[in-house]
Amino acid sequence: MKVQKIFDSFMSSNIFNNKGVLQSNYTPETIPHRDKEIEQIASILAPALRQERTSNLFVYGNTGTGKTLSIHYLKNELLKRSDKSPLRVEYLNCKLRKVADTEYRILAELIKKFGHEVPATGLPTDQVYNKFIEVIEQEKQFIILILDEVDQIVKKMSDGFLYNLMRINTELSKTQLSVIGISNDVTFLDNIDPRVRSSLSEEEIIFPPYNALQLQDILKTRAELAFKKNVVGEGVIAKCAAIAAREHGDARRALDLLRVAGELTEREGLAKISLKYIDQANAKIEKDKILSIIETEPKQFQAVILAIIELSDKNKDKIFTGEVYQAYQDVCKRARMEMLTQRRIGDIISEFDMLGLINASVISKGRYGKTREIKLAISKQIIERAKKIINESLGFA
DNA sequence: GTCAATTCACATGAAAGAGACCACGGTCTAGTG
DNA sequence: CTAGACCGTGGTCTCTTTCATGTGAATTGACGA
Repeated sequence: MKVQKIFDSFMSSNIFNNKGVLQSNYTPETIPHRDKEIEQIASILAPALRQERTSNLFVYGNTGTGKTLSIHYLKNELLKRSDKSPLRVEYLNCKLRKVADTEYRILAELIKKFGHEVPATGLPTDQVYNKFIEVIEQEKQFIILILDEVDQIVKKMSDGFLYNLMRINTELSKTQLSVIGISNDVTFLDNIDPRVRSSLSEEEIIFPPYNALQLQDILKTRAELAFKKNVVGEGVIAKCAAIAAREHGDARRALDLLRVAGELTEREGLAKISLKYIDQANAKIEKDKILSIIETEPKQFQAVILAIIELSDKNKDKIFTGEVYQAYQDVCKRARMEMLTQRRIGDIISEFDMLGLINASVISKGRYGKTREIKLAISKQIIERAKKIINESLGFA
């Protein structure tokens, strides 16, 4: 039976030893090539162990440069040594939708971490503030608050939250609060209130991208744990590293590549990962990402994407906002759904730009106005699949 | 030919509404002694 | 008499609409050589 064969081969993988090592939630024991950064941060945080207030810290670097990993590592090390001192280190990822993407919810989440409950909604925000202060003031303690992806907070709300957070220290009598902000976006600090900026970035640390050699190093150590012996073919690691290095030195990307290449090899029933599977893996990752974005997007967004796809199918590769809106209206009519205003469509288009589904840039056509010039960034092989997904979701025949 | 004013087709911002969710406090109802 | 059901009020959150203002260069038209 085929099924049995599939299960059998799954049970006794001849490729993987421990696939988890290549997954993004895995925490390795050592973090190569980040010694300098970790030491710097450690020396900044060390005063906390002697019950002194630590400086606020701002960490930035591209995705997959080991920021979060390093901070987690330091968090654990700190906590290991702090059984006597009343030190608390709390980590919060501000990007998680529905968990921590508004002022209210972040506070609610923090209060929860300190062992109290607060309703998910319905309370005035300043009351939640007071509750938070009350909770952390219950006993004398040192708190280090790690805010991952702080730039998201500012993007979604204003910098008011950060300002309040910085100011909170002055309202606390017993407790001391320090903040570690982590951000992918280097320019993020430029657009916030100078007062917040100066207090948030009392110390700054930059995580530079990994270069190809460092990536190879990381991959090698992980591959040894993840794969069985003699599975990884000649040059495979070098190639993964090279591809990822091209993409801003993103280690996560490199690990994904290696894992997916392994999965593809396994599915083929082969015992050795060869170079060609890496190219395939690269394509597959890209494809899966795009399709899953399209699939999970709300209907209105799908309609806009469909409009853009149809336009770029039809003729040119340069599309303007107005054209998209017309095509979108057409799609709406066909699908019998309500139409949104052009204002909204403009925003949706720029969201697609951020997601990487399209490339859009604002240009001026002089006398003939100012628009976005839009180009579809989905490769041809996926377009058909994408269309199918959208058509199904919009209820077309 | 040169220069500033004009003009288009949107971008970009701000404010505010709609509808969903929820807490809180007061009132009503039904079950209990 | 009291616990629970049921409202109304007031708050947040997301997605939108409405109204307002901004904008960059092709075009236009006046001007001078």
